[in-house]
Amino acid sequence: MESANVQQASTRPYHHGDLRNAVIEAALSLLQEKGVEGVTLRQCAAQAGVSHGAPGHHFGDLKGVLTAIAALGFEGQVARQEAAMVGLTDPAQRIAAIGGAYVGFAVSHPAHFSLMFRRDRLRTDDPAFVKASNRAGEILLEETHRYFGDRPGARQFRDMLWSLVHGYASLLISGQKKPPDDPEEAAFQMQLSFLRGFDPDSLSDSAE
Amino acid sequence: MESANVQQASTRPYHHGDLRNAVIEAALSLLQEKGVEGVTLRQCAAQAGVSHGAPGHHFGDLKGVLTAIAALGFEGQVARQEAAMVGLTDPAQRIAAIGGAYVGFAVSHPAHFSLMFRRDRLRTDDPAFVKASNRAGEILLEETHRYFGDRPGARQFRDMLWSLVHGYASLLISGQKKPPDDPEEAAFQMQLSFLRGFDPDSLSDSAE
DNA sequence: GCGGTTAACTAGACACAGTCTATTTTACGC
DNA sequence: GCGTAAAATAGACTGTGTCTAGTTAACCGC
Repeated sequence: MESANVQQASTRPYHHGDLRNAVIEAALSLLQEKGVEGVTLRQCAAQAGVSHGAPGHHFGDLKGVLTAIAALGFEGQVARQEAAMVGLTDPAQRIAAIGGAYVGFAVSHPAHFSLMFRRDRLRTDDPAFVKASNRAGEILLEETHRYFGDRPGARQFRDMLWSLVHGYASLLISGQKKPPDDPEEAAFQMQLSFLRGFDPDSLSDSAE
Repeated sequence: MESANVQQASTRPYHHGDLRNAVIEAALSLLQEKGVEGVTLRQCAAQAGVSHGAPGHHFGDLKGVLTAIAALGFEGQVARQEAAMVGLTDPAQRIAAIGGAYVGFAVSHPAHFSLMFRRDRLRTDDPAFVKASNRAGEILLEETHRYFGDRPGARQFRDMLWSLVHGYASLLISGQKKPPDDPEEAAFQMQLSFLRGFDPDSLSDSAE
């Protein structure tokens, strides 16, 4: 009964070979199954078939692992946003698509999305994390300029769009608001409503 | 040296008398000092001067403690919102004041605010929690009706206002957006901009 | 191919966490 | 005063992050 696992002792090599990625995959799977609290160094190690201390050598500590998968989260979100914009030329539609993808990602990967903004669990000065996280903010800013032009208040306008969609995603995930049938579509429509109803000139002269 | 603490053994009564509140106070202080992860049953017990198991008898487990202080958070937020509206009669100003207070609370009690939406750490079906959390959503809805009337889309309009301000607060707290000098005032102005620029009729016929 | 250097990994220990249990102390109603 | 129930204690158990010393193997210059 104790040798049921073929990988045990005899065949398992001392060096894993690609432990870094194995730990990341384990962490992602744990994150999805059990939430952020379920991601532990020891569980990652067990799932990768190594000793409990091994992951520490690649990531320093738990924060290192969480930061790595948080950065992957931003990359996945960006990819989803770019995919959602394919074929759309109307600036308003493109912004709405970004918003839809933002919420779509959040709702389909709630634990991952939450982690990305959990400052206390991340090493927020990690270069890879900073890069991925900045890129996420830039996309929307680019599209805002395309829609809004370069007038003063563009950044503030971006922040409103961003806040709107981030807040919507957060409220859905935290259970504060009951989710509609198609959250991505709902977010898309919400962003469109905002763009349609909002007068950009009401903003131009107000302060940052 | 070991009897430096006067409260030790001799004078400290076996029964605390008001342990429930003492634990809550300890939890609040730990929350503010060290964040959510710093709130532990054992630390609360130590700060209240009781044995490590005592808090469990009043709250069941850690989730019980966190849920209790999360409910207090909602109450504090509501109180702040009501205070911010005092003397304001213009519906738009009142809504903007709520938004300002929402962000003001979040920025001055970031850990507390975050906890209030941390589903995994709370017992979200706790009656006191549900009541406090619902009340927070109602205030804005009431003021939305005052401003917006009873036309269809009022709820959706409320959700936009709520998302906007919740997202803004969340992005500030998570460090995703650098905070302005006066976040409360900035949020107030943002809500005003939204109300000034947004055409409610662009919403009336769209689906929930 | 061979030896030395270095990275990868193991295994054990430690402190601290939550939670469960049996036990002791105290308050309160009768 | 007595008995019951509530409040608090103390200890044990598991699981966690992290540190350490030691083991294994891969790689590189020769």
